[in-house]
Amino acid sequence: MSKLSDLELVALGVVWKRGPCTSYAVMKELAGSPSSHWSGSAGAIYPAVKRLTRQGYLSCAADPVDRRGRRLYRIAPKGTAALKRWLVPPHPQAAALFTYDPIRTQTYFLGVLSSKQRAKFLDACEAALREQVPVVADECERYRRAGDEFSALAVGGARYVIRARLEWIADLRAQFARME
Amino acid sequence: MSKLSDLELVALGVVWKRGPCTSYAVMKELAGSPSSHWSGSAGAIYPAVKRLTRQGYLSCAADPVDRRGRRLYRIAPKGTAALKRWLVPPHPQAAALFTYDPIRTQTYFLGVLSSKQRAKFLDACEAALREQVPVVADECERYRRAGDEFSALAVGGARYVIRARLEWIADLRAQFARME
DNA sequence: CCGCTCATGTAACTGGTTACATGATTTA
DNA sequence: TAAATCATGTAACCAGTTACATGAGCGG
Repeated sequence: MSKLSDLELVALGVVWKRGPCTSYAVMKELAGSPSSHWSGSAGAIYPAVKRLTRQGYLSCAADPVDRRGRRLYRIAPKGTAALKRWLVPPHPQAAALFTYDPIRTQTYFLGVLSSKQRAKFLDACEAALREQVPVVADECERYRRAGDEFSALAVGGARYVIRARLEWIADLRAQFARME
Repeated sequence: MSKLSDLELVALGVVWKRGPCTSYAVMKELAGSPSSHWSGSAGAIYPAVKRLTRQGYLSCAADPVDRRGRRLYRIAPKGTAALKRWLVPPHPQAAALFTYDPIRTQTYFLGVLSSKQRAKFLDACEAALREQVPVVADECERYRRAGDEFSALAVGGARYVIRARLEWIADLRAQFARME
């Protein structure tokens, strides 16, 4: 009953959501996510699914395979229980509330740039963030059409955050101008 | 001239900001950050600083040590250049714009909970986020008092994001209520 | 039949984590 | 002088990355 990693829990969640599916499907789901946090590499997913199966969180229908080489995994009762435990407070990963933001990280060190370069930095960040807006909207729409309201609402969170980061960048621009 | 990792770049930035300092100081700076992304473990920092030194990004004044066992590192010209290259567009890590948010990740799978449990999930998230507000404010104030305006502004970004996530949670609460 | 996607995996490498070990210096 | 902090590190472990290898099945 070792602690499950984030990746393992998410893989568990994907299998729960999809119903019986292959590791490949899980891999594609994660690889397709706009969040670069989930690389969805085979070298991560296949071992993770195997670990989950060995520990009884997933079960593999007809262990060898089906007619052709596919292994269909489904969530086991222990898996559903683990998923619930992950979501029901208290949340052990509550420490991760102060989320990681690469732009914020870089902002700490903007003093190394000239004010002109700093302005360019902000321009680039703003442009990149604005590009994300339709990506998020599409993703949200896709889920909604698929009838997966929870995922749609989850993606919606990214919309709030992107908007906030854009406001913050506007604020930075003003502050930097004042500093000159 | 291999690509530097985020951790290496941040370590570089910390040395640049502080001026000559020890690996220990870098470690403490990262460990003290409210962002749990930077664990600030010795096993990560010491090897990273060594790599940076070996590759010429940092220089170690009087390599052996000073009078007692301390190694004081300072940023080398190559280090400053790398720092600037990191900050000046185009940003290679622009892919990381869709930031990772553990609450969002969990939201995808909230369908596994009962509506009562879901409400509790939101309560817990909201409470945890609200706890962060003064933490961020303090951190911001600390930097401002220390005269480090850039860091203060960086931390300020977290404030925007936390506020946005709280709004999002309010939205989720409303949506969940509608779903019942 | 060619090429794409589905599907499964592995091997070498890298880098971070935990946990430990050591000793000097500072502060209560 | 005892405890805390400064300071340096290492070793075992683990998980993820990149990159490769293989083959079935399907659409044009």
